[in-house]
Amino acid sequence: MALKVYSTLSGQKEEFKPFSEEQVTMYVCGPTVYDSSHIGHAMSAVVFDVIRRYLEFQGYKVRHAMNFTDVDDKIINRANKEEVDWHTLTEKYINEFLEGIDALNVQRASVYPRATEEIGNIIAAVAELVEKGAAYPVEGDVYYRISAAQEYGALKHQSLEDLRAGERVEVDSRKENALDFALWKAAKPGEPSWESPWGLGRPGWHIECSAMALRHLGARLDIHGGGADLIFPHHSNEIAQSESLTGARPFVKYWLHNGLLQFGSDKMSKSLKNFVTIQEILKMGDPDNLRMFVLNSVYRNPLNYSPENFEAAGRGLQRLKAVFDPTQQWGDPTATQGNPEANQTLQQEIESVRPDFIEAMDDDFNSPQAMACLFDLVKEIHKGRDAGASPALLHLARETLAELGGVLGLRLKEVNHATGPTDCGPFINLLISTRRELRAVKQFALADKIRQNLKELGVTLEDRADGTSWKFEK
RNA sequence: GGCGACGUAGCCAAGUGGUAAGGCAGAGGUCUGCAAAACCUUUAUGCGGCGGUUCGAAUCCGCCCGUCGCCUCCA
Repeated sequence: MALKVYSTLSGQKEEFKPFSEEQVTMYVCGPTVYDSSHIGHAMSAVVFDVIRRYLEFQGYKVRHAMNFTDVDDKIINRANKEEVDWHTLTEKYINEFLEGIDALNVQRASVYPRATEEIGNIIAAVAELVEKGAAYPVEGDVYYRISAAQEYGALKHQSLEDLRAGERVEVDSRKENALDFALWKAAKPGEPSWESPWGLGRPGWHIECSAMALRHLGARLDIHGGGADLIFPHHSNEIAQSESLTGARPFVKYWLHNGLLQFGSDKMSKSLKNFVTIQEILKMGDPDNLRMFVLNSVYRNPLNYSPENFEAAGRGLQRLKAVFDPTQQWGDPTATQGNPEANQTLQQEIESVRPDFIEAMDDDFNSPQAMACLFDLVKEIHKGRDAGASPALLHLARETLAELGGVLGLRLKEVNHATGPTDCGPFINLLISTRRELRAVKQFALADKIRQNLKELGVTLEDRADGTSWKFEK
């Protein structure tokens, strides 16, 4: 049993063996902060959060860096359009993004470097590439010389000839090769810029990641992640420039790419304006709903967002969380008395669920398979309760569920109050006790009316043998 | 046009050679005053189509159809 991960570079699942057994380094490309981040960005953050959590569960220490691209054309344009300072704009969207992923229970990265805070390193990197002959300056711009790269198309599994074949972009005639890309861009009047050996300018998009990864994680990374749309050109360029810079190959041991979130017939994208923001999805209810939605399919495949699919995932989440409904009685967790058969069945499930879960996750983080393990456990917990399994065993089973769910970042024990106010409990309890008295004297019409009216207010009552529970429900 | 993926039930979605996980929705039942929840039973002789390889294919090969991504800023 060993963890296998699918690397885009090799195109197959490989046994996971980090450079160091002590610490895994993981660099994940973050957003360009010119607008609110959408749930596609959140999906990527959740995917790599699950990967990180699983590595930590397996005993690795993970050093995790996620960058913010905080200077580029779109940021400049947006700032001009809104007549705000570009720095104010990026600060706003960085904070919004961090608030969003906090709410989604994404663990904070070890470090969040920003392009504009790494200018010195970036200039040094570009200068070194020029010195080594892997880059050339042209009128204040600096381009990477693609001919200096080894196996340039390897990540995309495409030859240089094929890459050139479909070239539809207008080629800058000053470039030696159409595929050469900008490391440094000369500033136009009014743009944010920094002094450099080539005059005032700013970094190109790709070099920032190489410089930041090198500084914060070292010359070689275990894992480099991002959305599948970054494979080319961004990550291909990163490989080229990083390897030219450090001479260390491969730059990255495992390239992990998440499939893109589809919305309708296209990928969700800021430029296509067909997106749902993280903040919008958080308003829809339980923040773990999005995580559940993401976990429901393998991370490498595209995921199609629709309100219906999203809600279906939410109902599955409710099923898991119902096991931790605080209004239900599970008995004294130290009581070991119970029906022997029920105990044996539940005991077996508790013993088998963990290895099954690990086997699923070891197979390139197969979260749907892992979720199936959790649902099986839920089923056995309910069965065990109905069949009279001991409270101690039920407690152990529930703790196992919470723990394994936690490995995936699900907060199963947390009661979600997002859909209702938190201070109306005493009033609802008063209505419940009144209703109990009505039911005792068989005034069912009135009792049902109370239940129905509460339901319309978003409060669901459930009558059980041991009393009535309530919860917020949309 | 080139390259890379994908197409599994009403919906979402695992499964890469040995006879179709799981979730949502639906149906019947148990429980309940009723409802909900939970539990039980049930819902693909078939995995886009047509051929081929094999004792055996959703899984391998070929062709076709359809969808998506990348080739341009993108998680």
